[in-house]
Amino acid sequence: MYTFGKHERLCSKKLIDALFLSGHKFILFPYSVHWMVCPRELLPPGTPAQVLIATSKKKFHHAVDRNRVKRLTRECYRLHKPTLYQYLECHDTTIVLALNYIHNEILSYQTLNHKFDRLTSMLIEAVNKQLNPPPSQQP
RNA sequence: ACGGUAACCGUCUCUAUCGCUGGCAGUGCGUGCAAACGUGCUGCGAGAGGAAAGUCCGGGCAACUCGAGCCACCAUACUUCCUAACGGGAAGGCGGCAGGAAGGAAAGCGUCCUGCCGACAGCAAGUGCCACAGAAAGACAAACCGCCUACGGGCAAGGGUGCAAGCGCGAGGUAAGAGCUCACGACAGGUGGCAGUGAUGCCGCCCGAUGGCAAACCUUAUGGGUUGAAAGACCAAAUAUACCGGCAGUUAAGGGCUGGCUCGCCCGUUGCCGAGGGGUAGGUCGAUAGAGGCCGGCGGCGACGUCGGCAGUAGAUUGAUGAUAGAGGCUGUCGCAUUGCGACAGGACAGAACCCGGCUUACGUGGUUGCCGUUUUC
RNA sequence: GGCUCCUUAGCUCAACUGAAUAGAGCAUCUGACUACGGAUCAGAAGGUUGCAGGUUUGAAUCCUGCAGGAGUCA
Repeated sequence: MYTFGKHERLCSKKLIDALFLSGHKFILFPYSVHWMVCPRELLPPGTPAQVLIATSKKKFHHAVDRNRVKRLTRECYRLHKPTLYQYLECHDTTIVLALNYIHNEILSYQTLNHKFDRLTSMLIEAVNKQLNPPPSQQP
């Protein structure tokens, strides 16, 4: 359940290009989140979501700091993943998303873990709005 | 004992839960005749550094290029050795700095010893530069003050300028002076002897264009083909498709079989099917056993070499080592109290990406050794 | 992973081949002019030449090592 294997990471160059070209985006400090609904057949079977985690070389000059941020992010995503997967499987949909760390200092694990509670709920809300548009949006 | 400095060595340990990347074993599923491959699960065991960094040098490896020589460009620069190679290292020479010892009336004044440092070839191959100041900044020199004078001039001793003014000191010499001459000494060049593999050192003779700058142009000697794993090799979906074959359609364009017409055949053209080359996404290899590490013997002052033995899968590719909790050890502060206990805090610099040998830079703490200083005891 | 270049006053740039006081425009400050402001005129202040060493009598300049910032190669 709380695993994070290779098939759950976004590696396809074409999907990455498509995500940043035509995906949706919102910011929840310290992350900027790109996400996009993706056809099921493009992802490996049994995988409701693929994620990409990135950090800017301009914000963190040293590789050890970039690795630290990505490891903390990965750990948080791993622990919050079941909530997201449960929602996606209920609605029979698949997404790809990118988590880009935009702060320029390293936050503690506890802080990031707290942020991920809100990040997950915001993401589910955004996907929900995309799948079931509110009636006011449709004339 | 403490502190400083230089060099070298090490880079906290253990346990539990969840998770990541390889490996091995078992097992389920799929493909396949099978071997095997892919994928899921379970178990076992492995998983960052002394700098992995900067990319400053040198190699391996790979592709491309290449008849030879010269020039240009770049790099290096005391000697000998080590090494696959090096701009790296070892030992030595020379020079500088610091300290000590004996000497000396005294002065780094020479000698000896110790430690540290040195981009340390050539300015006596040529060219160039040396601001301001100064008479003059490198030349068969030059006269501002000054010295001498027979009033034509002569003079580099003294003053002054400056980072730097034609070697130092004494004597002779002279109108006054001058390496002009001589003795002693310093420096550079040539030459001979001795010691050393050599740099070089010591001793003698000859000579004297006796300032500095080559991290100024340059000269000499040696080396350098270019590009770097995003190198390179292989497999290869979908879509489009060169070329080839088959079937069907069409004379609505065309050509040939004839000088003309008709029919037929062939080429062509269109569509479908098959086969197929290049090649994209993607994947595999390159790619982790290496000029490797540890221990011991032998050779060498040493870098290092050699012989024997031992142990050992890091290998990702949007890029694996993390999170949480506990215990121990280390350092600092405080308290109790005395060399123990308790509390609190801290734990650096930093993350492999084809692989090695160096260099440089960053860095908390612990240990070892050399040298120096302070204090105490003998 | 490889390669190339840059760093000078608050900003934009000079200073050629080393020479001592590092210069110009804009901006800032002071004064003049004006009823006041702008414009104009006169003057002033402002620099560890990215940092640390070295060569040299002397370094923004030459050399070495760092730091920061750009660009480039699929």
